[in-house]
Amino acid sequence: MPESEHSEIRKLPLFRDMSDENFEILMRGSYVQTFPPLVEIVSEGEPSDFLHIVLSGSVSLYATWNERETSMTTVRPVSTFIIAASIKDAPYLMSAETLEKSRIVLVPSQDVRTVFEQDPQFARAVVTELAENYRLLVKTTKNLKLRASLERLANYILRQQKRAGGANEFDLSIRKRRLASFLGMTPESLSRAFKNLRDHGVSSKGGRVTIFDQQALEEFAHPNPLIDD
Amino acid sequence: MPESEHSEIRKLPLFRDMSDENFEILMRGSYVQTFPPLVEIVSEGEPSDFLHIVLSGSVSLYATWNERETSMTTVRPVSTFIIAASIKDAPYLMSAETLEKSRIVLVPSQDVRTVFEQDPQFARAVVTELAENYRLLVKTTKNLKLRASLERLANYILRQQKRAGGANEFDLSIRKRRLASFLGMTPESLSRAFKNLRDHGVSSKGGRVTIFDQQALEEFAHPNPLIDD
DNA sequence: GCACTGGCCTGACATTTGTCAAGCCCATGT
DNA sequence: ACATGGGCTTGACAAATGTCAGGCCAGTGC
Repeated sequence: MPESEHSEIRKLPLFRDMSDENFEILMRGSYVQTFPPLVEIVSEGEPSDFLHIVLSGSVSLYATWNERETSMTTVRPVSTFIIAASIKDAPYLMSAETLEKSRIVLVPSQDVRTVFEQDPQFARAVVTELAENYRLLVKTTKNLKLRASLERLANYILRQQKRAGGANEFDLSIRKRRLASFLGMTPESLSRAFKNLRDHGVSSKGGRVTIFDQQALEEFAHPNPLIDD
Repeated sequence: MPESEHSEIRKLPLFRDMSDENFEILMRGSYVQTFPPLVEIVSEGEPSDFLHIVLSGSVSLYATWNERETSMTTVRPVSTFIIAASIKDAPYLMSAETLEKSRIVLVPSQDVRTVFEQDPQFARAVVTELAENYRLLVKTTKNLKLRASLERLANYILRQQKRAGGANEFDLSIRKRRLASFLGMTPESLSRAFKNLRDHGVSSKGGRVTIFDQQALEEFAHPNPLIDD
């Protein structure tokens, strides 16, 4: 692995505080791989052989059941995914596929568990990472259960606006088909939802969203830090 | 705190492996409290002052938004809840109320964080607990997004059957109103869902469920270890 | 026994969401 | 410019789910 990536990974909260020695142990068995778009790199149900780190590109985590499929989240650089399965040595609960050309580090789960047992700093960092992921998922679940689909879209747009820097015009960063799945609806319903949001201050054309009445949108969406932050 | 409870808590996976000294630090500031039924003991949004341990009774974790409320999970003895918020020193994302008379240990979050910093064994136990909770929540989310309400009920019944020892007749352990909320539907819809399950081998009267055609139910429910175990 | 209560069920209806088929739009390659 | 294909949109319809009002039933207290 090139030295530049080495040091980039070292800066991640997960690895920042651990000893050089243990970091070396983790990196020794790791390798970087570049995947083309739309490649499945992890399949749910398989043993969790690697902890993954997304260096560039983006990865979709999704799950399937009974011929159905749903998008759970999108992982962007620089962060890790499926750390819970690695630590517990349990099967993956989600599959992962690249959305675009992506560079991904694979760290053997066995090494993660070994170092986790030996390095208290690393163990603490893992806890922080897990606790954050857990809380994110609680928020996602609240979003799903407490809000109707139109409200979920409205709040998604507000979150996306923040991520994009706060301007009142910005791009959706994912394809609508995937957004629909992420929000728990069909593409057709999403299309109609966008139409309905015109009554609440939002217009859209293609992947471009314009908030022409911020106040109306916020009044409708009722964003809440315990769900949306 | 009585010695008997002390040693009961000590046996929990979370505290089993830590040093006596650090366990004492945790217990020193803790106290046991008995709550009557239907008392709110934690409110979402508040700072997380305590890690909670349910010794007896049961506690419902739920969340609210915009006048709506949804049941997230039920905590039964002996286990902890809201550990992620305690560790991160972040506000509670869920509220908690007793379902019945319950004995609950309150461990100051500050002590949890202090000991967490000092005791690698404890830190590891926290990771295991968090990873397990995280994976449970992933399963819950998959259940919600991939299954229709009738399918969720069917699988809930199969899980409950397992919990009850596998007999083909058993009690629902919670009131139907709460079950409906937990499954993400209205009480009326739940009532109709039970009716519809008669076509798939399940009958019910009051809180008592009878599976009269196990095979039919399983064929309809398609239980899956990556969601239901 | 009897009234009362809360939890649950039922029916009628409204709303939301999904399904299927067709069409549009835009980017791409020839 | 033209044909092609994918992604998105639209319309018509069906199915699922929620809402509201009323009724039933078992447990409780008088």
